[in-house]
Amino acid sequence: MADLLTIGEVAARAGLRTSALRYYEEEGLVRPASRESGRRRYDPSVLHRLAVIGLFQDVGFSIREIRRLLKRGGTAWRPHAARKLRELDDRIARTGEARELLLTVLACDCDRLEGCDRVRGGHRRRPLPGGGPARPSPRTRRRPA
Amino acid sequence: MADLLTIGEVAARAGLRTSALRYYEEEGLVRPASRESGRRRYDPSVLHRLAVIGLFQDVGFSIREIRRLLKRGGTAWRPHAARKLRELDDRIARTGEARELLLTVLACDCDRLEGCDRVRGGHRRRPLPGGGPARPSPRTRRRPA
DNA sequence: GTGCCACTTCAAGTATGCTTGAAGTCAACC
DNA sequence: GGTTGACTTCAAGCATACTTGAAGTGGCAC
Repeated sequence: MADLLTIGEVAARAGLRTSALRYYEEEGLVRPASRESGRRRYDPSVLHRLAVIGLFQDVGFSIREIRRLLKRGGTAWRPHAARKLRELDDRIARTGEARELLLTVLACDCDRLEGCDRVRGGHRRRPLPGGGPARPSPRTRRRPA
Repeated sequence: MADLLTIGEVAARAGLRTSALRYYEEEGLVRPASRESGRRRYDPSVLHRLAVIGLFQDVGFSIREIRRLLKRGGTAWRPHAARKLRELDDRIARTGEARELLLTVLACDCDRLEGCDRVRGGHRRRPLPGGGPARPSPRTRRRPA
C-alpha cells in the first residue's frame, strides 16, 4: 500500500513547517524520505518519530543530543542516555522550584521577589573554570509562523 | 557599609561571565549597578536576583519574559504570571513523559524507539494557522567558557 | 499549452543570549 | 614613570534552530 504522505501533509499533521522537516532530514533526525519524481514521500510512522523529537526538544535537548539518543547503539549510547535521565531529574526539580516561586509571588503580593526566601541556596551555577558545560543548555525552538 | 562587589566577584559567585552581567544590565534584568570611578559596584543582593533569573531561565523562560515577571506591577502582570504558571505545569508533565520514555528505552533494549508506545497521543504541536506561538519556546543558554 | 500549486535546492537571513575583540581608563605596585 | 590587571564601551561575531527568498520542476485542470 502506498499510503505515503507528502511533506505538506506531514508538516500539517505534525504542526511543523515543511522547512523544518527538510532541516531535520539534513541534520539526520529523520531518515531521508523516499522520493517520487523528486518529491519526498513519508511513511506515516515518521509522525511518531517527530512526536518523540518534539517531546525531547520541549524538555530542553538540542537537536544533536536528540540525534544521539535516537541513533541507538553508538558507542557509549547507554551512559549518554543515563546522563540525560539525570539531567531530566534535575530539570524536573528546578521546574518545581520555579513553580513554587511563581505560586508564592502570585499569592503573597510582596513587592520584592528577592525577599521571598524561596530560592536561596542550591541555585548557583557551577563555577566557570573547567568541568565542562555548566548547564544542559536547552535550545531555542522557533514557533511556527 | 561598603561591602559592595566588583563585577568580577559577582560573576565568580554567580557562575557567570562579566559579559553576561553587563548584558543583563543592558536588558533591564538587573538594575544598573552603582559606579565607583566608572566601575560597577554591586550590592550582594544582586546574587539572589541572579539566582532567580537563572532558575527561570533554566526552566525555559526567555530574558524578556523574566524581565516582565521581575518587574512586578506592570499592566496584566498577574495574568502573565498565571499563564507562566500553567506553562510550568505543562512543562513538568512533558518532562515527566520524556523521563519515562528514556527510562523505558534504557530498560527494554528494543531497537526502535518508535515502537515503544510511550509517546503516542498528546504530543502534537498546535496547528500552524493562527493561535499565536505554538510553544513557550525556551531559550538557548550559553555555557560559560 | 498554459496556469497553478506544491514541491525542489541552495544561499542567506533571523532571533536569542550571550562572547569576543579593539581601544582605552583607573588604581596599585615596583 | 611604567607595567599590570581588572575594569570600561562599542561593534561585531557565534551557535542553535529554523525561515525566507530566488529560481526552477512536476503533474494536474482547463
